[in-house]
Amino acid sequence: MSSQRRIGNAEIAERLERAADLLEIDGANAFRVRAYRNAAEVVAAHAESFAAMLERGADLTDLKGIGKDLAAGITSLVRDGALPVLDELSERVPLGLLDVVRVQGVGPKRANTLWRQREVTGLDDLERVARAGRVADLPGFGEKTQAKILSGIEAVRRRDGRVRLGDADAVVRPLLALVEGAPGVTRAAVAGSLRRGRETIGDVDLLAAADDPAPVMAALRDADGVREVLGSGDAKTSVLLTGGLQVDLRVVPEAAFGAALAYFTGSKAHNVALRQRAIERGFKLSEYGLFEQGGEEPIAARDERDVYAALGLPWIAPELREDRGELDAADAGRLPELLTLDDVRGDLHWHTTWSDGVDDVETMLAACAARGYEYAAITDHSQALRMTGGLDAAKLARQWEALDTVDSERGDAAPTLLRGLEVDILRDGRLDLDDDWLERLEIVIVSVHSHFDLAQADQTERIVRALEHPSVNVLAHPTGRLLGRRDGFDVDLDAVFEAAAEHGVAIECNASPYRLDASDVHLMRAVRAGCTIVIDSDAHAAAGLDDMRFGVLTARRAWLGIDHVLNAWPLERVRAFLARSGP
DNA sequence: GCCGTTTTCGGCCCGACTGTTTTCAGTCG
Repeated sequence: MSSQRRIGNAEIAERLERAADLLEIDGANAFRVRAYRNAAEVVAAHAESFAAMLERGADLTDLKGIGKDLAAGITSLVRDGALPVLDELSERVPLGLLDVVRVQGVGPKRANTLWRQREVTGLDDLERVARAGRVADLPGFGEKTQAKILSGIEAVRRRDGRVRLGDADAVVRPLLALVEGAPGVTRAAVAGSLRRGRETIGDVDLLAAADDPAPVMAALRDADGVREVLGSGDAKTSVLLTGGLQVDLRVVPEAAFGAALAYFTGSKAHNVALRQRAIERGFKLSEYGLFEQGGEEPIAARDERDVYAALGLPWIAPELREDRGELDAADAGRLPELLTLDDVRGDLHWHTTWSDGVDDVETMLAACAARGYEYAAITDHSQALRMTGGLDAAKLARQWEALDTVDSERGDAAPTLLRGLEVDILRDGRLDLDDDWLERLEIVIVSVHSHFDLAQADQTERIVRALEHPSVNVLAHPTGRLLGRRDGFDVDLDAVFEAAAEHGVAIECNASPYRLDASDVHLMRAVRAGCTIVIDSDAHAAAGLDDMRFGVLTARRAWLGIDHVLNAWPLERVRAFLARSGP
């Protein structure tokens, strides 16, 4: 293996996206821009890493959306770390304009005008020029636009972009209830990326069915927590909440609810593909329904299922709607049977007061029982994590004595308690517990909590070495990322997944909304490498067990079903896996 | 820049809202 660092798909996609932004600001052909954006999505969503594909000599142009030029660009990015078109653009177009187009009301065209006519090269320039009143007199601008830009600059500076799935979910529940309860509303739903279960949400999309949109729109405009009304008409209202989250509400007639729900659930790429399919069949698809060309009355509109059916497809679960092959799979009758929350039989990673949890074992077990679990694993931290009160051998022995008492008092009550530990992977790949204890534990989770900044080759070697230990069962949060706070450490995940598959180690989908690690795309890669997946709440309190649903959403986005997921199996099969007695 | 059961040119998804405009461009999703 080459010692050079391998660039990840996410990073390739980010560069392509940046190239698209700069091309657009530069005034390039719109379809060329789209080609770059499209390619970025293809790369980000692709299960195998492009670095690995090139190593095995794959032809990138086999992928739809990647032609000769983009294949050459990506190859250069992987081999030399440089995307020539991006380097060339970066010399010509000020990079600060990438921030300027994030301001509400400023797109590429206006950014270009600001740049050419006012020498704006970043947010600070823009603010200065706008404050001096020299934006309003530009062609196509005006007083209102200038004021909007000034407040938009503040918003960009304040807002760090996307909101975690769990946070958006918490905010939207009361708003949905409000919309559902508004006068004349017959149906309401969450749409957009929140419905698709994406790990972070850019803004919240709500949909309501009502004959008279006015009262619903008013209800949202007047809702608690609304800081600013960005726009409001008969079909759509957009508001900004305190905290910076934008909420868009669409109101449609009941008869068009399904078409609108499909449309506003997206993803954009899925919609484009769906609309393309409609065109091929002589139809036109919009948020108002599926129409014959020139037709007035929709063929299908009331329910999502009707729209898909009229296009010759079964209903596609929202989590799959990312244009990652779901239309082809649906067309061929090969959509996956997706995992559901009800399929989850146990939670194999949670903490107690023995380390950094806030609830004791009995409370956690009762909470697991309340969720109908068959089995559950106590997995406190090992000693290396001093601040968590992690367990060394002596403390583990004391814990087991306590667990003996717990077990004898519980008898055969569900869930069955498995004794485990979340053992730190030390800097050199050794484990933070002696072999005697590792052998006795029923489940050994290993994870990285230190030395995040190792070079990729060292980090990879360290983790692979840990997976080679014969007692290890699960690799927890394999990239160590914290959404919105910390990128994952630099590791060759393909090598890690390969080792995990070889040694019978499951890859965790950590369901905490702060982590969601492995991510949907990484889970796809792990499964492709032959890994078993385990979805864990990593709860540090009883209520945290409910995070399991975010993990299930993520797993569904990775097309996973019961057979892929360890903790959707009966206990005996789980025990066989943990014994590493065979594939 | 990509793509092709109309295949090497000429297309490339659709609509709402706003503000600047007298009929529409730009932005957004």
